[in-house]
Amino acid sequence: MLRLSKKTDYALLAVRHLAANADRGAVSARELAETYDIPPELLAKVLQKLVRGRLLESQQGIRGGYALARAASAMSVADVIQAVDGPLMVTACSEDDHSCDQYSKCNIRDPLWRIKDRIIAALGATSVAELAMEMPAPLPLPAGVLPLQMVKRP
Amino acid sequence: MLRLSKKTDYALLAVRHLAANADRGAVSARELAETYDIPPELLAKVLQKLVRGRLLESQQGIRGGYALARAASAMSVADVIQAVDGPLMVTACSEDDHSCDQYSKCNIRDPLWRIKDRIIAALGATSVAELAMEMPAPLPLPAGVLPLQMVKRP
DNA sequence: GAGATATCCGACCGAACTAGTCCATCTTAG
DNA sequence: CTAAGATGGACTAGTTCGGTCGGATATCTC
Repeated sequence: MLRLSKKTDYALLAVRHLAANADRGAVSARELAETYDIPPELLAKVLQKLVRGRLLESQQGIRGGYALARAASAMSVADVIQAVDGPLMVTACSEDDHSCDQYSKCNIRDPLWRIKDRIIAALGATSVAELAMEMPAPLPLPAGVLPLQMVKRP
Repeated sequence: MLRLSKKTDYALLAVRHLAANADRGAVSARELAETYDIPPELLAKVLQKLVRGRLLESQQGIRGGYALARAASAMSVADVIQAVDGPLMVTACSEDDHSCDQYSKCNIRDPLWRIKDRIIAALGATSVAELAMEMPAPLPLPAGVLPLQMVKRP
């Protein structure tokens, strides 16, 4: 029923968070996972895919973490989905992949491909920056308060 | 990755076929299954869902079969998908269903719901009649030739 | 240099869903 | 009555998805 995968949900939450907190530098996977109640290892996998998709940049080491690889306004929801879940397709077949038992007899391909293009357009029209604009930043961080990563944990 | 289910594919093929052959009266599930190489029992289930969704009308008994319940132009691709796969949703949550671990902390709901509306609009804008127009009918049936269901099989 | 804190990467597991099958029943034309 | 058709439920095999585990590597702090 056309549902987005959970990994995509997590990816969008994370990317939105990074966009809203771009000024704070790298954000660790652990902080993201705790903020949104996501299994840390699973989120880590998603973030790695986003790195491989050139949407995020990672920094290893003790103060490492993730940050957007480019401006949030130049990153669409479609980009995030494709980085996590692979190329988004509505039908089993595509221009180059004809692996479908009904391919030769199928006569609904073309209209469905047109629909797919419209869906991709809808997903491409919304940028991550728009997601981040939607609500106030979840951690307003009043002036003078150290960012989370500087605070000693018990 | 936003893929349509196979059942939906079959439903669209069937509905398109019925629209293109509306003048021939009821078409049996077997004929549809053979025409498009679909497992008959599976197609039967899909057709039943379409009947329950008031998109098709069925006639039982020998010489029975399926026909569109209303004009093909008044039946959208979205209607077919929803009848087969249930209400189409992009996110796990909706206006009434908040069953999602991240619901309280989620801040990407609203933009995603807007995207969902645009997808539904894209699916709703294409009618079954347009699908049927796309190509010549798969069985042109030259004048004088009896329809398939009248032909004796060996 | 040592240790702590990160990312990175591959293998693995269980649950859920999907596609497909089988079978038994009911309905109707001939 | 019988054959052809729809209807409906239970069942299975395969795949995907969400989640977990263990270890390797990089880098900062002390």
